[in-house]
Amino acid sequence: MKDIKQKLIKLFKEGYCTPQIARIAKKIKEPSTTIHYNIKKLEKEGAVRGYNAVFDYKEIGLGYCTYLFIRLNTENYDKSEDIAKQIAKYENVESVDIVTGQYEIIVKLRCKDSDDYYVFVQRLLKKYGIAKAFSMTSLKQVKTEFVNL
Amino acid sequence: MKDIKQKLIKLFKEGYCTPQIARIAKKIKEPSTTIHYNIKKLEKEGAVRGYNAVFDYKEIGLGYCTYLFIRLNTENYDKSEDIAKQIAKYENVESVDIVTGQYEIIVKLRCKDSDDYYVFVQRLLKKYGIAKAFSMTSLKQVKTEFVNL
DNA sequence: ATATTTAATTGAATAATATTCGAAAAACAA
DNA sequence: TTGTTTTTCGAATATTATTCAATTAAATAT
Repeated sequence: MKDIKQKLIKLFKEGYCTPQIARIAKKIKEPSTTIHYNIKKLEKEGAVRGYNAVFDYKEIGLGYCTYLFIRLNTENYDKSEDIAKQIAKYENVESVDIVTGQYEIIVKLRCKDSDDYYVFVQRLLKKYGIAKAFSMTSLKQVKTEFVNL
Repeated sequence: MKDIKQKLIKLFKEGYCTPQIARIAKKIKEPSTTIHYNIKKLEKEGAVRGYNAVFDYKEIGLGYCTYLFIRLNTENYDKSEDIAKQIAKYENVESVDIVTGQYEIIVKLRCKDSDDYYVFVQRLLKKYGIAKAFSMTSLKQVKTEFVNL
């Protein structure tokens, strides 16, 4: 047993997927070369950032999903973008947004369980100047990444 | 001009992408048939729900991104899952979660602009028994769908 | 309006890739 | 051990992506 599963999951998050040109061509009844041309154009324009897999996260040991809301200390307020980028680097972070309202940053996190989550958040709070944080835990994921579950 | 772009964007949200078996095989130095076998297994298990494109949403006219927090009326409280599923059906809804805390549902929305957003939210509030809702608008998307922007 | 340039479409040929099949090896259970 | 199921993987085939060159369409300039 080579346990290729974990390697695949990792690569699928990085990309390693590609459009199905022939299938699209059949679907919208256009020559595949035309589809090819248009897709390459979208990629060059930057409209398409990549292609990746959508998981059932429970099945890959990341069933604990939380939204974390962060308010920075006043002295770090101007560094929100830097801090957001730092947080974005962690692989269990699905998304990071700088937002309007009582909190500066919304982080969507995917962890194995609450222990895993707790360790991660404690580390974040210490590392960056975070005045206040609270979280909402997903009890049921109804839709993710435009895919209905 | 056939304006294939919009059709591609629509199809890419539904899937119409596929893993790059040969590229993965080279990357982790295993035979492509072994990779093929393992991917099909992941799909059968349901761990992989599909493959799709990740966009730079500004580039495809969906630059206005908001998180919408919904509290239901007490008489609709037991219907939260039904309502969440209804909301999930709209194509500009990226994700829907039923969560812990002061609000029952978190919706991540992608709209063209604030007008577009306003029309959508007003419709939602009327249609479902929503006691209270508030939103946070993304000023800057730092990471989405595990992709750094 | 017409010439000029640029962008988009497409078929044919080729290159690359996915898939099927069957056999062998490994893991697992009784 | 023995039989059963799962996983690996090479060879052959089927399918798909990509390149190229030519045509057409669209945009732009004169």
